[in-house]
Amino acid sequence: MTTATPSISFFNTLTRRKEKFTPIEKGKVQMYTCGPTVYDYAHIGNFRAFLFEDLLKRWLEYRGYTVTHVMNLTDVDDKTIRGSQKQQIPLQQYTEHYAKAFFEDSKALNIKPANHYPKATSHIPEMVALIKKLIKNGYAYKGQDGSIYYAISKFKNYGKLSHIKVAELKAGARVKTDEYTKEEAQDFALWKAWTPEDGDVFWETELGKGRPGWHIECTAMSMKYLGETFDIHCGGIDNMFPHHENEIAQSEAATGRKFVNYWLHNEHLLVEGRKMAKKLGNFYTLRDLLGKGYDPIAIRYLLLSSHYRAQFNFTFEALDAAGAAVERLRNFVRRLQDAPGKGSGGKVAELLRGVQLGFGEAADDDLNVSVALAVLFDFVREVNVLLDAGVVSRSEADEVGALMNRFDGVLGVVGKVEETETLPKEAEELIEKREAARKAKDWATADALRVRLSELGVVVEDTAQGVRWRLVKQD
RNA sequence: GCUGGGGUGGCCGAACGGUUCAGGCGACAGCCUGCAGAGCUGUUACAUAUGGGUUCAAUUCCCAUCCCCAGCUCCA
Repeated sequence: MTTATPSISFFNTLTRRKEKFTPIEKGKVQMYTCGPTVYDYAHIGNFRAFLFEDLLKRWLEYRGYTVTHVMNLTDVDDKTIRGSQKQQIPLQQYTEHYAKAFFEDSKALNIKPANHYPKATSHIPEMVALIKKLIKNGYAYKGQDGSIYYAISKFKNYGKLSHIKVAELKAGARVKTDEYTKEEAQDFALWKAWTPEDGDVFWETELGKGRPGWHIECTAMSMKYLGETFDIHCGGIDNMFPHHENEIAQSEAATGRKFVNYWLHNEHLLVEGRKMAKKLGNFYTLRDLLGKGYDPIAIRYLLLSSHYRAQFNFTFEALDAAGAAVERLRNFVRRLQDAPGKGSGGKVAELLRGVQLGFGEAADDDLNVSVALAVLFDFVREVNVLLDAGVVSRSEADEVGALMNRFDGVLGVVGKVEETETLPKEAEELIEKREAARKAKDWATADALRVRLSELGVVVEDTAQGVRWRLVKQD
């Protein structure tokens, strides 16, 4: 038992400081995470964000919170419209394909599903209502092109999240294209008036014929599912400005209340030391890696094992290492099943206390997963020493196993290692034959059988408790 | 150009200014094993980009230089 109540702290982008986390409602957490734009297969950088959010949610749950998680799917924007036109299929058919792929990929990475996955196209009325409110409150105006824009000059706290001063924004290409329709260059579209390029993608609403802007969707949908003020909002660092800044402006102008208490942003991924870019040849979707034969759980472990606020350098060498690290954890859990059972005289109990404390303190500290894993691996080694000495009892091993299971509820990499897998009949017979050969000290036959088994994908290991087998993935 | 985040061993990555700079992976050696696997132990001789400075003490603070990345362009 811990003496002090554990308290989680997060680095809040809003204040640029680590803050103790206190939810609005005791024991409950409302979180919103910016989901994918379903115009293509998601790449590993996208998944770093989604895995960070998954870890965050799982840690909150480990600490006893009930988490309500909402992740949006952006299914109408320039890219999706262009993509569907290129393939000459309806927008919905186009986006559904990639939405389905996204869910498949998420499942492969063992990402826990969110409670809601609202789609932008299913929430047009909510967005229209919100925009009307913003017009009424004096924060929005109709431009000469018929689009509705948000007047950022009216929102005095604009820039509080990104710490960007509007006056210092560099005049970019955007100014040129829009200077005759917006009152100010940085004003952003809430509602985009239909243009011929949009084809058959439009909604006839009180705001006119058109489609919603990007930022308004997150505001409308987060409010619908989580309320006007909620606890946590996450996303990649690139979303901090302008997307999240604009969300704040929209929400707080509409409700007069604080939108989000804790903003958490994850840093980007580098690949082989460079930013991931198609032209550099280092751009990978999850599917690319799975196609190369990599284990999605190794990818999960790798992307999870470093701190979310630091840029992470993805390399294939590190991916192999991640696979080996996961295997080490699995072997450990497997070993526990064979604990012979004499009792360690309290040593295991002491290790259990220590690892829970150490792991918890690290994860509580802004999800310092690297330190948490270091604590865990120290624990694994020390218990392995006791297992080698044959002093771990059955019940002690069970306690260790239960804890590993709890930790894996957070990490999601070990999975079930009980032999629910079935051994092919053929392999079963080979193992029996090999045991007979070993008894007879006919090593040549035993070794030949071991080779044949491995060809069947069955690894046999001789331990003090007898022969053990496990299935390995066949390439 | 402006603003911000970084550069730690063969690789990936931790580290309230202070005992020998975590942990994982890899390599090598030893123990164990019939052999292997798993596991354990040890090693991987000066790993903190470079040059200064502050300090009794710097990976940590300050300055300069080089390099990488990001935001200012609806890309996690």
